[in-house]
Amino acid sequence: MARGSDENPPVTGRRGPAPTGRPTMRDVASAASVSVKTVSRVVHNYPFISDDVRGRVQAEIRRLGFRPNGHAVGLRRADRAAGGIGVLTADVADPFYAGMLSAIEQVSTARSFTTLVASSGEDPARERALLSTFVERRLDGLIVVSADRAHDHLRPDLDVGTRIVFADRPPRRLPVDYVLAAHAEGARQAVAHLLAQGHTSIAHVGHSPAVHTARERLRGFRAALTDAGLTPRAVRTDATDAEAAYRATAELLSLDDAPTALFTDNPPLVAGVARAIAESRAPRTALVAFDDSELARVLGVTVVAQDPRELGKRAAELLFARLDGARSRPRRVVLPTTLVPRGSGEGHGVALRSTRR
Amino acid sequence: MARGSDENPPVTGRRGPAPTGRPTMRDVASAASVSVKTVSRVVHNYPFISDDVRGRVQAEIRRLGFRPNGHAVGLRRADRAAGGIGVLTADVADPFYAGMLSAIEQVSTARSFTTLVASSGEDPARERALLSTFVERRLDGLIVVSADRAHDHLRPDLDVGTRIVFADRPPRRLPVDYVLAAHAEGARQAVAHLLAQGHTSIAHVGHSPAVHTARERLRGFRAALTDAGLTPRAVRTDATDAEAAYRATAELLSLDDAPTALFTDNPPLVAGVARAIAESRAPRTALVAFDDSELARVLGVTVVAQDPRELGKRAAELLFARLDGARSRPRRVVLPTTLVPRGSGEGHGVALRSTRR
DNA sequence: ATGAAAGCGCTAACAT
DNA sequence: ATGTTAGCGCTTTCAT
Repeated sequence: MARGSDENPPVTGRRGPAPTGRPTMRDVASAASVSVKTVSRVVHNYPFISDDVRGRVQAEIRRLGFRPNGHAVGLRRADRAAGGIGVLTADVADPFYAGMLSAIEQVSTARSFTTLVASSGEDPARERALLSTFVERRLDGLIVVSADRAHDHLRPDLDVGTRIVFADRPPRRLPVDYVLAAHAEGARQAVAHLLAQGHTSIAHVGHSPAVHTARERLRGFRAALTDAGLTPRAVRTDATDAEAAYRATAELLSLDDAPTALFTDNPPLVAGVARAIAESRAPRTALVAFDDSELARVLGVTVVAQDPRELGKRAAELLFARLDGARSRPRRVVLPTTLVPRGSGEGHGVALRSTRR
Repeated sequence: MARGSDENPPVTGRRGPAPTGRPTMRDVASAASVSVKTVSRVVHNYPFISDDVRGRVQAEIRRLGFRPNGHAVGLRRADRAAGGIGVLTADVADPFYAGMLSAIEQVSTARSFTTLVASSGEDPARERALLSTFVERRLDGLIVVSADRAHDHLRPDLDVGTRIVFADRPPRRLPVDYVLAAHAEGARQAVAHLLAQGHTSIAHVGHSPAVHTARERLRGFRAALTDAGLTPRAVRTDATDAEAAYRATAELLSLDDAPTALFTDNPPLVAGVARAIAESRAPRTALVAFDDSELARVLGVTVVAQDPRELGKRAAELLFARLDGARSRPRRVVLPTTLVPRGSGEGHGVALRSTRR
């Protein structure tokens, strides 16, 4: 029963090399003079294999550079094949989503799942197309930061077993788990902080309320003022970027009854608002911003912070709990925000030279 | 030849529902009373199909929520199936790599390829494991920011057709395309800028030269000084983080013959170095840093900048050129760096309040 | 314009 | 301890 190493034809499979040029299990099997199944067993560390056979097979695997074909595995093992999850955000380059993604990837990799990413750029059509490719790739689960207003199109996929978790923004008409920060409550926190400093004239410089998060923050802002018996007057929702925020703030501060405090709802706006304050006749105007950023840290801007990594971690955990078989009805996780006083909200102004932009 | 919609059993395939619970092409075929191949043709917009058949098939596809199985497609189509590329970086949360990733994803999505990501955390073993899963998933190409010192293990995969491009750091003993910034040249640029301001005592506060980029930057720093007839004396390579950089800088600046200018090689270090300068007896000590950052912009730190998006874009373009069949020998692309004067390198100091950390 | 059969590379269900 | 037989869901010949 001696098995000479020249008992078999060199390396090539039967009809020339495989289409991909890659050796298959069959190539390994015939090179090692065993059956395909045995190779499969060696690959999967099945214990009851003779050392002789295992050795020969492993040698051939190495020599031929064999790598299991994930497609074949995924096709055959409908159960819990080589797992993968997809993450869809607005923009992976945004530090907030980058942090979230990093935390997700960490959880995912720890479970030996691969992580796919895609950015919608806030375009609903693009989002749907990208989610389609995720589904076609038969990913086990999806984490979605949606720019869409309806999610019914995901219903069929959900019904047949694709696990889906929403993050940062809630699903619409889709019974899935989701996790988001307490945006409205965070805004209240910010206003409460300013009220406690004695401010009664507080303005809002923010994004258009088309986005869920901006809407919620504005809602919290208004509610906090109303609850305090004040009337929310100065509200700007046209600050789409730092430059617009600069103009809006400059206008607010040049009014006769200029506000003594500002609340702004987005990191990119902070640069503009801070500059406008520094250049105004009231450089000590108080400022509290939503979401932390490098800029806010450096400028000493008081913020209401959410934790992007925590958001990602919790979303991933919800997802994997479902993949592990959790059957409860959809869960809603709301993460608390943290007020971080740095000076700008306590009347110390911002640490910005007014001459430099 | 009337085809009643009740001519076939409801929906289920032959032996109960498919393992995944997902409808297959066969389910659609039998529901629409056509062959599997016809469904395939409809899915792929094959033109010569009667409107009647196309309509029936599309209706069933929608009704059943059919989605092609990417694994089956990938298995059968060895050519260029639903394409995908993998990106391995040290850390997707790092703004530099996040920007690079975003640019890659943009190119990739434009070509209808999906993008997988993974972070090695600078751990070579982890990097190899992650690259293995990429290969097993039969991705068409890989973009790698490697933390490894040898890449021979990728040789077999390269030989059988996996396209690989290195970014930010060069490959070792692997004939692949790569793109990186002119780190050494960039450091020379920084030193030249300081020399031009009349400085002759320039120190370096940097990372350990274990990483390629840090080593190159240090090399450029030394070469620039030597070429100018100066002797590089004050070189600290123990600044692993902002705190260490703070201490190193503070020590340098308290020397009797303290340097009048500093070059630092990493964004995270800037905060520490800037603070040490601001708190020193020479708050106008000149500073030039490598790599741009939000912090540098705000503090007015002069930097030698590379463009992470350009890095990603070029890497992706090199990769797709190979996927399109380019056969030239390995290309090396070196991206120029840009000196951005902001004041700290021109004797205006940094815009940091020494009282705030 | 449509269909039947074969098979991609692997694993699951039985063998022995 | 090892091998045989099917077949995952699709695309690819080759028919008609």
